[in-house]
Amino acid sequence: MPRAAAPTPPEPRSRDADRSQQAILLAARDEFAAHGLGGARVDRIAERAGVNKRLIYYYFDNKDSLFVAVLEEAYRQIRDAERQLHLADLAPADAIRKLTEFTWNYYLEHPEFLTLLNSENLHGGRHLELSTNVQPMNSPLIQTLAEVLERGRASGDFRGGVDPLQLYISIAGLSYFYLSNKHTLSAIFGRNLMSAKARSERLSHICDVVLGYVLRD
Amino acid sequence: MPRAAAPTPPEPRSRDADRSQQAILLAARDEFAAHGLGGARVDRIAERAGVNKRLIYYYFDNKDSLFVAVLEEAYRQIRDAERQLHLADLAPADAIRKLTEFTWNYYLEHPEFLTLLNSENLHGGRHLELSTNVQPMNSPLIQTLAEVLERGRASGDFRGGVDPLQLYISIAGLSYFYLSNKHTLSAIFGRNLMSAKARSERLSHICDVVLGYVLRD
Amino acid sequence: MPRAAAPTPPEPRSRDADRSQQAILLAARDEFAAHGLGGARVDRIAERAGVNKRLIYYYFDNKDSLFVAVLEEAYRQIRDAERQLHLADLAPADAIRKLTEFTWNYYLEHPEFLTLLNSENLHGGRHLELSTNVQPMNSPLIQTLAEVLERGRASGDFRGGVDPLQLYISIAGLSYFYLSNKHTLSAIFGRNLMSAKARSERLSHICDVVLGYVLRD
Amino acid sequence: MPRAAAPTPPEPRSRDADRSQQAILLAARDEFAAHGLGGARVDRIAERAGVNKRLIYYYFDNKDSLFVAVLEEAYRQIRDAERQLHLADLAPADAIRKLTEFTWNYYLEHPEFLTLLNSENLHGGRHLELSTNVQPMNSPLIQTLAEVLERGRASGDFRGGVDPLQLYISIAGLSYFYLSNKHTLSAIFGRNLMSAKARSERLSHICDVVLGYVLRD
DNA sequence: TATGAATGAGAATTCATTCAT
DNA sequence: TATGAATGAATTCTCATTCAT
Repeated sequence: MPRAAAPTPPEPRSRDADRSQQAILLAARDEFAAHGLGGARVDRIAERAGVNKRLIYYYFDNKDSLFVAVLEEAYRQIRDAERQLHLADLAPADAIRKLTEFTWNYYLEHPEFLTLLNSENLHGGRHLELSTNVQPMNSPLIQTLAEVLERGRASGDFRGGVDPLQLYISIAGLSYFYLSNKHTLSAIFGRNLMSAKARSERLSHICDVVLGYVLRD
Repeated sequence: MPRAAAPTPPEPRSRDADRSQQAILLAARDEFAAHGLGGARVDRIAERAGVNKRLIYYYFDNKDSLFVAVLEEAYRQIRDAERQLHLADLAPADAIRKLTEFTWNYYLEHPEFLTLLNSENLHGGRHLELSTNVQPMNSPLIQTLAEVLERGRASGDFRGGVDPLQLYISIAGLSYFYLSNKHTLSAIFGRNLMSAKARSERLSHICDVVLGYVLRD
Repeated sequence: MPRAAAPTPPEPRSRDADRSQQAILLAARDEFAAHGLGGARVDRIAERAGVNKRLIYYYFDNKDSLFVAVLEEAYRQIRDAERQLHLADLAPADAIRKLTEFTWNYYLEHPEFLTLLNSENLHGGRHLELSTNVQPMNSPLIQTLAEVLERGRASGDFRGGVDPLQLYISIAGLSYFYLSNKHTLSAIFGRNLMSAKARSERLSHICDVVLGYVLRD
Repeated sequence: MPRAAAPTPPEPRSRDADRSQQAILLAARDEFAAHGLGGARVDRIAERAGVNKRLIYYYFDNKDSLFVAVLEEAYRQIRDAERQLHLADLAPADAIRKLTEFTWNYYLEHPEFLTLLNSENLHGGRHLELSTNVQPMNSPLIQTLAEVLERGRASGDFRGGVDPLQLYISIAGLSYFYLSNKHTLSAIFGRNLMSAKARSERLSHICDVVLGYVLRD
């Protein structure tokens, strides 16, 4: 694993070395997103990154390890962004709405994230299983969400008995499915789902569904 | 297209021909589901189907066309099953609940359907675009759902202004994401999401979300 | 060998059978001409001929035998056409000119003949070696040419000591090379050799060369 | 294009790289000559060259590009050899005779050249069309020949109005057809055309034809 | 006379990875 | 830290031919 989660790199490395690794990681993310793990080509990653193919093996051992690194980085980024929402500082309903809108927009702007996850699931999650970095960075979100729900329940705005994990999965799923399956949905229903109007309608619908659920009647 | 939708085959064909094609189609579905379009191996499909590899090309031309045939068959089957629900004969709330439960259970029992769709979306939906068969078989479902929603609204049970397509996508998405991403979700949240208990809780949650949305307060 | 050289077919055959064989032979000739023996596809021959592929094997055993039949037919046709020239009835110089012009025009109008011969030569002539039909039909031409040359020599118009076979090969070669290699010659010399003007100049040049050789100074 | 025409290689490459490429090129030339483009087998080329098959693709991309490289090399070699004749330094008739004899001998000693050209023509010259290298190296020959013809005309030895390209094609064709079609010609005329005596007679005949044409009566 | 189904042996090409420097 | 050369094992697809009726 070339990059540790630790904030300070333990050894001073040449700028070039870092730049090469970053370039590889970015190129790999795009390639994996575009073609899936199996369809990704090491040659193309090297070309996209502008480095010699051999260097990929030097830094990342093999294709699978590179995929692990890409996945970890992807999770790190979305969780970082979620943390920036400061949900704990908002009124419960505002927090839920903000998280819902954020999720939609993040998936919309980071389609590679969806493809990456699909690829990993196609492969049974075996790469994430190898990673010890990934679980610790995801739990805080659920913790925060639990607190928001509890605040909402205490104030009488929210219904009780809501599992924060279930809710998070629902919020994610309502955006994820629409965006991840946009091609098949467009094809089978004969409607352009990605026009500005369609997107805005979808987000509005999702918020209605989510808030319709958590808010007390 | 080896199998027409027409009930009477135009020409009397050797039974073996049909059997071979069916075997190939089934084997291909499983192989595509297990490994995605790119990861699927024609050799393995032949082996699974118990036919000579050459025969696959004889009947289906190439891997992509075979994938199209598999996709079409998959859509045909889920839409057939949905039609068997006879939603038009149920009270609106029952109809929505039944569709929601059906969707969950169908995805649960047909994990290959999810993988197939993910694969197709990874490839930009280009196979479905080629198919003229697929759109006509999907519209009736949305039509039926629209009628159910209208009945519910007329009786005062349902809120108005619900787009049936949005609702269908939400019903699907709430199940799809959980099941399709079960490996990554389990890994990042450290919870077994596929135990009997977890599955039952998820279905219950989904129904709450969906009905919480459509039912009038 | 399905068709004997004999003018009357020994056994009365169904018209359909003959038609199928003829169709196969024609289609095969075009396919072999277009792609060479190795590049020709039995499937395409069947398709071109509008018959079932299996029928080709029924009538012609295998691809090589079919090629032999096509070759024999091709030689039969050019020798037939040459016989129609009635060179023996012409003044020697006229006969030589007529044969030269005929050869050019025949090659021009039957490019498939050239390709067929090239293919056979690529394969070391092994198909013609198997054929007993082909030698007897070629000798008369040389015999006729010998007589023309002798008449010309006797009349004092022609130089003596001309080998009719050498002359025939020269007459053929002057046209053959230009037409058979038209693509490479056009490419390497950057000139369109097949325009009406270019063709007419070539024929004129060839006649000059041939007659410049045989005619006495 | 693995080998540039430039005399100094731009980057110092491992000697093995050059050796591998040369070995592939030679082996490919022989294989293409023996079996034509379509009949040539990449496996056999690798074997003949003593390199891993994959290396062929590493250096030459695909079979067609390899064929282009072989063709270019073949033209380069014959044109190089022709330049060594120094026709400009000879008396016109000697120059014509020398070129004629050279052409015969070159074709005799390089039968692969004939087969290569036949293959390229079978494929409509599409490989040469892609090559920008080939036309410039062929024009000088025609230029030289034009000068010889003009010198001959000026001295009164040669007839006027001779197109150097036509003459070159005739010189080539008189040898080419005999040698390229030796198998069919032997078969249909029942004569061994490749005995020492036959070869010598042919060359003598060709010289008579060519000189009989250019020399003034 | 005719045909749809089926096949074994190969064909070009691809790909992740390692070697050697 | 970086790179060009090299490879073994696959992978999709092709093709002449035969089977069975």
